[in-house]
Amino acid sequence: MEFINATPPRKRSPPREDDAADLKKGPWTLEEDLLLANYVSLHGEGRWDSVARNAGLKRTGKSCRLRWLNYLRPDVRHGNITPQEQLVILELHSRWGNRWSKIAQHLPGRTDNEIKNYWRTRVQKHARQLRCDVNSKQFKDMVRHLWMPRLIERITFAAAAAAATSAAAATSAAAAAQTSMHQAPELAPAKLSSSPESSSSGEQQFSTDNGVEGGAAELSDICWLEGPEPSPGACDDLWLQDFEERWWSMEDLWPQQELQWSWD
DNA sequence: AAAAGGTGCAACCGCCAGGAT
DNA sequence: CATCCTGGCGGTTGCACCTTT
Repeated sequence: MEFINATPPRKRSPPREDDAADLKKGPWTLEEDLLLANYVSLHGEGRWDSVARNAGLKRTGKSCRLRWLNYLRPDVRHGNITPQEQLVILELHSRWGNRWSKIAQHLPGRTDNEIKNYWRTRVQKHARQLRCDVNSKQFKDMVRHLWMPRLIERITFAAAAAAATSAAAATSAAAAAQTSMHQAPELAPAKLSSSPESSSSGEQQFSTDNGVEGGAAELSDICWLEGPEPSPGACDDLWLQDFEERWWSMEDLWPQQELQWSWD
């Protein structure tokens, strides 16, 4: 997000020794949030140190910046990381490593902090369960050859299911129309096509390699995340919950007898 | 019902780069 | 050119909440 106002020329201000003593730390209160949000909406971001001072906040500029970027910013998204977003994170992390802010640039509304937290709590947890290092080749291979294909499979499946649902709705609408057609045949609707294949137009295509380094989903393929949201229903809460429970466990990713996988 | 342990997330810390003085 | 200040970034921590025992 660009600054709303141009950053004014810097002017050195004398050290403010009295400030450090009563600087506040810890969780932000509602009042502080309101002060900061109101100030930024009126004056823009600018220099965070003066934002903190002028807004009447006993916080450091850094703290204000963080609160705004990670929480108060109007376009920030909270809640579950969708499978599509997970796929982007896995792919971009395999390219750039822990460049959270760079990765976040490709996930509109997500902050580097959120992505970092996701990686540490979810991805690293799976690595621990597999008793391997998250940066090891073995784990990266597992991500590329098992995890990402499964994500793609799930995304595709959900998209098809969503399409089928809307097709079913259309079919029942057609049936209703046919019922009324008996009374008014001139109102017969156009023939409906509900083949699942036809629903794939506009569907996002991903690809993963099968052993060739660097052959995973191309960035150009996944940049659609920067555009409109995926169709509703494809990743709604219930579906996500189901996905998390059924597909993200290592027991599912791995055949049970291979849980004690030897990486040799 | 309560204690212990685990998890997720918001916020802080320390380092660094870049610009102003 | 040296020093200082600020913001950006990745790593880490503290705590509330949830789950398990």
